[in-house]
Amino acid sequence: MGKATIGDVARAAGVSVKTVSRVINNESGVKDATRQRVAEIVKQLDYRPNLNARSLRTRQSYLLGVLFVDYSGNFYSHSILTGAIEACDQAGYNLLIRPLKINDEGFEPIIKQMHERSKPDGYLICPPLCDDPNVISLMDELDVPYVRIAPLHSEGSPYVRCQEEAASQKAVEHLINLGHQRIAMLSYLKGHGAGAWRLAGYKAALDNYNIPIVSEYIEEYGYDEEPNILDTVIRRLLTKTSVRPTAIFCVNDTLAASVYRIASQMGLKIPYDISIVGFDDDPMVENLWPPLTTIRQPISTMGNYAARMLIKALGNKQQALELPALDCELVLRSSTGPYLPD
Amino acid sequence: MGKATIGDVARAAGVSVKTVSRVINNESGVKDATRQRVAEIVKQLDYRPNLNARSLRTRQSYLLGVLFVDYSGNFYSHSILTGAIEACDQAGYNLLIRPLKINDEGFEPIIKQMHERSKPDGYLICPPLCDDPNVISLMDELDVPYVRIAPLHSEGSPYVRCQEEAASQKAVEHLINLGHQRIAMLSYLKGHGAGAWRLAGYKAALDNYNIPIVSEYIEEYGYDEEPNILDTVIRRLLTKTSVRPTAIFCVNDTLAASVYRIASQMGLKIPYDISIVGFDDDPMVENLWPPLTTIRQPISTMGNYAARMLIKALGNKQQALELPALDCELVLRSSTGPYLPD
DNA sequence: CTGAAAGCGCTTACAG
DNA sequence: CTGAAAGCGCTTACAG
Repeated sequence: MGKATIGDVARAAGVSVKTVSRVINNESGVKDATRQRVAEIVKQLDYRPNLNARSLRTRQSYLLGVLFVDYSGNFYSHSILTGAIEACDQAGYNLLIRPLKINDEGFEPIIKQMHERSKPDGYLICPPLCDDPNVISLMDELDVPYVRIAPLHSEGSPYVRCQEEAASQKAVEHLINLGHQRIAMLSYLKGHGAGAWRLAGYKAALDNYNIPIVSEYIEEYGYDEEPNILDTVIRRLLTKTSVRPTAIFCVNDTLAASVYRIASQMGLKIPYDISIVGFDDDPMVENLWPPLTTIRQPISTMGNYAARMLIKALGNKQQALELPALDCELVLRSSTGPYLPD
Repeated sequence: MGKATIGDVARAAGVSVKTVSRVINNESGVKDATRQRVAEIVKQLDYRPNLNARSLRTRQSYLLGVLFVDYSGNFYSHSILTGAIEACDQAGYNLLIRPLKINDEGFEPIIKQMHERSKPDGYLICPPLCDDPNVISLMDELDVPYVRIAPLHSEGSPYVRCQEEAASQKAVEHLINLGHQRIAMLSYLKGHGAGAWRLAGYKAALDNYNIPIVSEYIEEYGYDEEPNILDTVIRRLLTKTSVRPTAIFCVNDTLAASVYRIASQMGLKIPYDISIVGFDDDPMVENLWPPLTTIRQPISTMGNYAARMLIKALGNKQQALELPALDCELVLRSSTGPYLPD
């Protein structure tokens, strides 16, 4: 079992190995009757092509590399992997993961080493690496195809992206419809697609309802900032008397959790004193009380689609690629409530 | 670059391909002078052996499979991967990950399919799969070596494990030293190594200090239980007047987070009314206030060590394997405080 | 529509 | 200590 070679199949079917090769690779130019007979024998002998022999000859590795930053407990990259693996399974590819630790020499040497050893046929690049100019120029230098996931910049190689802006707008409009007017936006994804789109959605919602955009309600920081600056910022925001925002849209759930923590320290009740919306539906929100209203992205679908795009670009005769709808979903829970005048 | 073959090296060095092969595989029986000359040329031409050709001939895939259950945001498996990848990199192996979704047909068909396609030389099996009799008997049927990570049962194949019991004991003794006597243990890892060892450590600490083990302070459930039974249990525990425990050792941080939530709902202050210890130092504890005292396992070290054990068992001439100390660390933060009489 | 031959880049088995 | 030959299981390039 699993030990038959292409020669065994050829012999059993009474054809040449080349004909068997044509059948298993779905090449044209085989009589239907022959094709069926061979297919029958393949099944009967439980024949599976030896991928190493195939790779040796075709000079393809049938390997896809996935590049992502190794945050601990990163459910985003993890979900990308899950979706990508499914696509790889279907197409006969394997996935080579490469969690990159932040270090002084940069990511390039590690990627290079991986590439020279295993020669993946293409790469999937997760955020924020997909916007790292060093990583991108290395890819181009290596002359290997790649698909970016949720990049800030559209120009360049193919990418996959979902409707984060529309979803953010919807979330903020949900707050507006609850009667809120003083709505703050808390962000620390400056320079990332996520930060930009979510902020744009926030502004679009306010614009749409003719609510003025107040710059002191918008807090935006980069990853490089001190983590505890966030606490200060949140505290400052929640302390503003009379003009205190009555709702906060957080760029992600981690930030929303910080707001929960500080609100609790300050004795503010969610959603009575303040409504909160997050982004991601990170599994850790299960620990938050009251349950967090947030936005869920189709992350594994993006991973799946990105892998399929890549495989298609590699020219392997796959079936047609129908685009899935990459919509985000507003998950209404209990951290948002009607505006209550003081 | 990266395009030289073993033949190119042989020609440049004025030896046969077989001699080059001997050098790159560290085989004995080559004159030192020859070995050095060949090594020089290898470096000069930036020669890297073609892994597919090697695999085709040796019938090894140089692939290690990692089996784990696809919880979303599972930082444990993720850490195992990180450590295992490092070991694989050093030994020239690649890692094939297989996150398994819980489904009706069981995991076997998926593992089987993966195995027949990619033929990993061995497997790393994460908990709780390493204690799943179906998975284990499939491995034996497939006749492929595997290393288990933190299995409940020692008998059988090789495994890696760290000192969870000792760490748990230390954590509970920390509570005892703070003056606590009524210490509860909250577990829902029944049937898993983790649940067993952590409970054993709890009991050992009490025994050690001659504190009677009170069964109504020990709550233990399986994964299959309703998740909200936990809320009921925690609430019941915290409601016991006069005999209410003053400290709770939680089998993991997720459970500790639930205790935080319910304590907050009940108006109990941590650590004044109740001290809490978790287990895992899950990144999500950053969202908990006050900061959680917990136990950190050397997870990625376990992954690294497991991979090295496996590679060694595969008989590839690797350097000797020195056992790292697999100790856990008690991380003292602010959720534990001195016993305060009512 | 089908097949015989060559060859991908290594290692195995053997000879010297 | 070193090497010539065969072969792993496929696909490519070509012929018919």
